[in-house]
Amino acid sequence: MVMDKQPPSESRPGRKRSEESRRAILVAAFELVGEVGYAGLTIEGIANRAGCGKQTIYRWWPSRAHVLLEALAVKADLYVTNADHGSYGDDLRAFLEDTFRLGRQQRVVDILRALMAEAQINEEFGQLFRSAFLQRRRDALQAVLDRALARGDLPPRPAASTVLDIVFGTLWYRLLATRRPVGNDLVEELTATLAQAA
Amino acid sequence: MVMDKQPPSESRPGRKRSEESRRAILVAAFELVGEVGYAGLTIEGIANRAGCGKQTIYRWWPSRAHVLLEALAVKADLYVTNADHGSYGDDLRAFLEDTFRLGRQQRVVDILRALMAEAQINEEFGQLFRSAFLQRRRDALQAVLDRALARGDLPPRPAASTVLDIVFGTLWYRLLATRRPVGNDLVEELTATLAQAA
Amino acid sequence: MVMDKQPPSESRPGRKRSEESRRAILVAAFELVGEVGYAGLTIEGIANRAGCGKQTIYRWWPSRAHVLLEALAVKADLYVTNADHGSYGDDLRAFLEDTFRLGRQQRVVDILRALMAEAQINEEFGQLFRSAFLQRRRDALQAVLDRALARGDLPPRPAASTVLDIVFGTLWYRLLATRRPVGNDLVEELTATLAQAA
Amino acid sequence: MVMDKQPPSESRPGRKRSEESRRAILVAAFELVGEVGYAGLTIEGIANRAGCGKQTIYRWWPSRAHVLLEALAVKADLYVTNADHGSYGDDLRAFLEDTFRLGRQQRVVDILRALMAEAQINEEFGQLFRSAFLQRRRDALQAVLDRALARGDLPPRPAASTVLDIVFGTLWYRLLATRRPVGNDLVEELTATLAQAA
DNA sequence: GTGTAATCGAGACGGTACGTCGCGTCTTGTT
DNA sequence: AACAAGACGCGACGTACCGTCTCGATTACAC
Repeated sequence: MVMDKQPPSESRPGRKRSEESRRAILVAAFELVGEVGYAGLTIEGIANRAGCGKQTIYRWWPSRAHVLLEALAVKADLYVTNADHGSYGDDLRAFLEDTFRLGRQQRVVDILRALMAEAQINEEFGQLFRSAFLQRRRDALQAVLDRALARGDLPPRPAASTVLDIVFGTLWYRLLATRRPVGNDLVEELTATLAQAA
Repeated sequence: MVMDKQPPSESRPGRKRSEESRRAILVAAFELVGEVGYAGLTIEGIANRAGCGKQTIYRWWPSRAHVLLEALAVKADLYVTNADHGSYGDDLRAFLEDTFRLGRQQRVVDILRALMAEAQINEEFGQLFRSAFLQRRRDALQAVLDRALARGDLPPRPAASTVLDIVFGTLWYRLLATRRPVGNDLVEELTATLAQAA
Repeated sequence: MVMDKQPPSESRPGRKRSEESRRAILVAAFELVGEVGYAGLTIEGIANRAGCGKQTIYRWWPSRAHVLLEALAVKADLYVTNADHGSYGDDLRAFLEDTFRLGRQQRVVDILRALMAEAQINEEFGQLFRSAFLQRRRDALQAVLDRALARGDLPPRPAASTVLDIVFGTLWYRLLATRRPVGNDLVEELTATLAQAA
Repeated sequence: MVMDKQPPSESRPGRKRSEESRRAILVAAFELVGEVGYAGLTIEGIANRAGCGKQTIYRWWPSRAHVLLEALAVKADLYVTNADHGSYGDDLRAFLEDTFRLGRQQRVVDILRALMAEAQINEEFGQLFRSAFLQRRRDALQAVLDRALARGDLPPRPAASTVLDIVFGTLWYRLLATRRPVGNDLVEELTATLAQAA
C-alpha cells in the first residue's frame, strides 16, 4: 500500500532514509493510539516514544493520520483471499467472513474509526484513505461480483455498485454508529439478502 | 432535541440566559463551518463571529460539536413524515425519499460528516450524537417496520434490525466513503432489495 | 524607564494584567541569565521558571532582551546623583565614581554586555536600548557639562559631545573589549584628561 | 591572522583541503551578512550560497562568527601603516585617520558590530576576537606610543594603556552606541586632547 | 429602592501542541 | 581524507486555541 513519499529509485546523494526510525515511528503510533486514543495522539508524542525528532515524521508523512494508516498496514493483515468457492453465494459468504474478522479486533476497529473520522475532516487524508484503503476493499468485492457475472449466477438486482455500498455501508455503520459487533448472523443475513434467487 | 444544559425551570435570581446570544452563536457556528470547514472551526472563532465571550459558549455547550449539532437542528428540517402509504414497499420508499432529500443539501451533509467524525473521536459527544440523532432516525424507520409487521407484509428476512443497518449504513457510506450523491435510483434499489417477496 | 507596552490609562474591559506574573518573569529572567548566560537564556526557560505561559511573555515583550532590560531596571539601581560639587572637575569625578560603581557588579556588567550585543543584532531592540538606556546616561552627564558651561569652567576642548563619547566609550570599551575592571585610577585619569586647564 | 584550524604542514594521505570551497564560503558569508544581516546569517545559508556541504564549514570553523572574521580579513584592508611622522601628535593623527577610514565603510562596520556582539555572547569566539583582532589594533597604537616615549614627546598623562582605551573606546562607542559617523573632526579632537602639552 | 446573584462581553492567564528553523552530527557515494 | 548531499536527533521558536479566571457592566428577582 503506497501511501507516503517514495524516494526515487535511482540512487541519490546523501544519507539514506532510516528504516529503523520508520519502524519505530509506526510502532509508536500504533501503541500510543491504543493507550491514549486518537484524540490524544500527537506528533510530539509519537516522536518521543519513537526516540526521533518531529521533523523526521514531518519529512515523510503529512499528518498523524497518514502515519497511523501506514502503521495499520504494517501491523494488521488487511488482505482478503479471493478463492473461487463455486457459487456467488459461497464466494460472498467467504468474503464477508474474511472481512468481518478484522471488525472483531478492537484495536483495528478503533484505528479504522479514527481514520474514517479524519478522512471527513482532513481532505488531503480523505483522498488517500479512499483511494489507498476503501477503494481496494471495493475492488476485492468487485472481483467476486465479476466472477459471479461471468458464471451467470449474479442476481439482476441490486446493481453491482449498490451491492458494494450495501455491504461496506452496513459494516461501517456498525463500526461507526451502532458499535455493535459484526457477527456471523450478519454475514448470513447479507448473503441471503443479496445472493438469493430474485 | 435536548442536547445542552437546561436552566432549572423554577425561577432563580440573576440575569436570564440571553436568547440573542444563543441564536448568534448557532448562526455563527453554522456559517463558519461553511466558510472554514470543521477543521477550522474554533470556539474562539464562533465567539468572535457571534460577538460574545468564550465563556458564554462554554457555559451552555461542552464542545464545538455540541454547538454544531444544535445549530443543525435549528437550521435544517431533520424530521421525516410517517404517513401510512398502504404497503411496506410504499412506506419504505417514502421514508427513503424523505431521508435522502437531506443528503442532497451540501451544507447539511458536510455538517453531518463532521459530526459523525467527531462522534468517533470524542466519546462524550459520540454518546449524545448516537442517542439524540442516530437513534431517532432508527426509531422513525422502526415505526415503518412495525406497521409492516402488523400489516403482515414484512418479509421474514432480513431481520428488522438488519434492515435498519442496511438502510442507514448504505446512506452513511455514500456520504462518508464514496461521496457519491444519494439519488432516487438508490431508493428504488433499496426498496426492491428489502421489500421484495422473498 | 518605559520600555514595554503600556495599557491605556482609561479603564478597559477584561481581566487586568497580572502584576504577579510580570514580577515572576523579570525575576526569572534575571536569575536565569546569571545561571546559564545570555546565550542559554530562552523565552521557554523564563516561562518555565516563572510558572507562566510563553504567550504571557510574548504579550508584553517583543524579545528576551526587552525582558532583560526591564529586569535590570527593576533589579539594579541605575541612577546617578546630580549634586553640585562646586567645580567641573569635582562634578565629573563624582559622576564617574557613581557610574563606574555599577561597572563593578559582575551580574550587572554581564547583562549590560548582553544587551549591548543584542542591540547590534536586533534593530528593534537597538533603538529601545539607545533611547531608553544609553541616551539617559548621556543626558545625565550632559547636565554636568551644562552646569560647567554656565559656571564657566568647561575647557574649550574637547567639545561637549566628544566628552560624552570619550567617557562612555572608555567605560564600554573596558566592559566589552578588554574586560579589565573599571577602577578609580581610570576615574582620575579621565578627570585629569578632560577637566584639566587646557 | 590565524583563526581557523590549520591542516598539519606535513603531507598526509587523502584529499587536500579545497581552496575553492574556502573562498566560496568566505564570499558567501560576506555577501549574505550584507543581504540578511547577522541575525539572519546561518551556516545552512552560507553552505547553500557557497554550494558546499555544511560539514565542510564545520570542519574548518567553529561558528559563523569565525567564518565572518576570516571573511572580513580577506575582504577588507584592516592594516594600518606605521610610518614615523616626526612627532607624537602627527603619528597619532595619522593612526587615527587610517583607523577611522575603515569606520566609514558601512559593510565593514556592520560586520565589526556583529563580531563585537558575538564576542559578548560566545566566550570561545570572544577570546579569539580579542586576541586576533582587538589586541592587534592595540599593538599598532602601542608602537606609536613607544616611539613617542623614546622620542620624549609623550605627555605624562594619561597613561599609555589609558590612551589605548580612550582611542578605541571612543571609536567603538561611536560604532556601537551612537552610530554617528567617525569623521576627521573627531580625529582632531582626540589628537588635541591626548597629545597636547599637559 | 436596594441588595444579591447569575449572566454578559472582554480579555489575560497557564498550558499543550503545532509546524518550522537551524543546530551540529551522521551516513552515503564520489573525487 | 575531503567533498556535496541530505537525513538524523534535538531544542527553541513564535502562534493558535484550549478551557479557566478575573474584571466591570447589566439584568432580574427577593426583600
